[in-house]
Amino acid sequence: MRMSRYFIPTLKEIPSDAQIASHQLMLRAGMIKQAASGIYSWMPLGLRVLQKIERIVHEEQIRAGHLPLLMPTLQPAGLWRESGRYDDYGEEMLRITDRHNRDLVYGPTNEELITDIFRGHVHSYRDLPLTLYHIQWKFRDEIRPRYGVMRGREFLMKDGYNFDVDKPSAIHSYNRHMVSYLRTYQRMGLQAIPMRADTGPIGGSYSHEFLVLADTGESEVYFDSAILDLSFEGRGVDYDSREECARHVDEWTSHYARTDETHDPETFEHEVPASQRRHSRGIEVGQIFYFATKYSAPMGAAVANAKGERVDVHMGSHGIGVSRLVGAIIEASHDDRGIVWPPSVAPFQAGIVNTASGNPMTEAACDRLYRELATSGVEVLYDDRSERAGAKFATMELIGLPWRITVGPRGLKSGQIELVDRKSGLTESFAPDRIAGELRDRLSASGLANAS
RNA sequence: CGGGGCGUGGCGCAGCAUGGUAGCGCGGCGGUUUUGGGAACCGCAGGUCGUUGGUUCAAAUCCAAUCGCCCCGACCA
Repeated sequence: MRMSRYFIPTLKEIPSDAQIASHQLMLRAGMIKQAASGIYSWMPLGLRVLQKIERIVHEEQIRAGHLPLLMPTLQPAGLWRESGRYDDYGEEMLRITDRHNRDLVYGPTNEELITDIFRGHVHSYRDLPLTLYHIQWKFRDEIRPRYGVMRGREFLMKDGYNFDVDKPSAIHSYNRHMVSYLRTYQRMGLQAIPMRADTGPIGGSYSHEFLVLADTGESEVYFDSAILDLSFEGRGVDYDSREECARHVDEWTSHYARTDETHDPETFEHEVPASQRRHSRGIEVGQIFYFATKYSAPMGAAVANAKGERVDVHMGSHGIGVSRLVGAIIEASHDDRGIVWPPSVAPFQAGIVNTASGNPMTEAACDRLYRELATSGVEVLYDDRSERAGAKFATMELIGLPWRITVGPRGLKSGQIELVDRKSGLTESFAPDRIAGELRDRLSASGLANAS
């Protein structure tokens, strides 16, 4: 992409409405524009990141054997009356009336709709286990939206629902989700810690939240620092193996880690040595629930078991805040110059900066490099504007692309083009005919195989 | 919903006390000179001062209502 043909309305000054780094940076980098309180337009650059995250979530869900579908944003109120939540959910649920005076709700979540789909088509234990999920916009009329996309009213969420014949298989679904979530966050360069959590209005018997540690997080968290040493890097998983999934879950839940909702100071002090006790803040980027027959019983979602008896299915639900993750990743990865994208979610992998616009030699070198990278599948943003070098550097650093290729007349004369690592600031020089290859090597080293 | 703050060009702000020509910086457009860390100069464009009503010869400024946005709190992916 040539920047002169793209649309990145950056801001030099910090918009006065933004309080936290991620919100400020998303506005300054031209990723989002507020339309109303808690409601945002996603500009081209922001959308690219959102879609990268979405794709990783899809890939990991599908890997775990879960099936994507797409349910509507508007839902009939009748289903919510049936489950009893039409009144229970409260003011947070946006209620709409259509021209025929029918009551609709803009879905804040989808337990009712998915249960309705299930009960209409699944009648036997032979069809189980089944996990359906989708990534769809939600609306929750929050009392006080804030922090940009971190607490919007409209937000993109992956929500999934598992249906199992009995509790042990529902627990396996729960474990499978925990593992798939750990893998998902790992791929985005995030450390998200599963913490025992309250079940809230979704209800149920148990639940974990996934938290990214950050000073600007809205949750207070208490945990054993030993959990910080765990990593899913490079682990393969057999999702069909109950034992293996349970083993991973045990490993990740054996250390004390709770939000303030479930925190118990006595247990904390009893279980965790003083030197390992941590108290900080965190951003909730996902949550998983097992709620047994809470929805299936009142809504009549039952199957025949192996003995021919009709039993209510055991369900769970699971959510990942896709749009919130954009903010959470920035909170976890930025510096005083701007965003530092983990390569897997960066809007472009690399940027090309011509430091001398109008110079035929550097322009020719940039054009050649741009074409070479683009045709070999590297997502590259070429800053071909006639700005001065300093302005281009500042823009590149603000929008946070992992690699910057700097082409200047001085270097070119001595046969050198620079490759700069956004995160470390490390600069290396290579011959013009080697630079694309060097970049591709680095991209594949960070697991981005589309570069080859 | 309770408490606080703010609405003036795309962004950041001044002007309002004491009514009388709407201003500054950034950004944008054109030109000249520049060109490795958000360039300098010259010129230009862009604002019903959130909205409605009132007071007044005259309202960005005073009064009232209303809408919107932000912050603190209770709630939440």
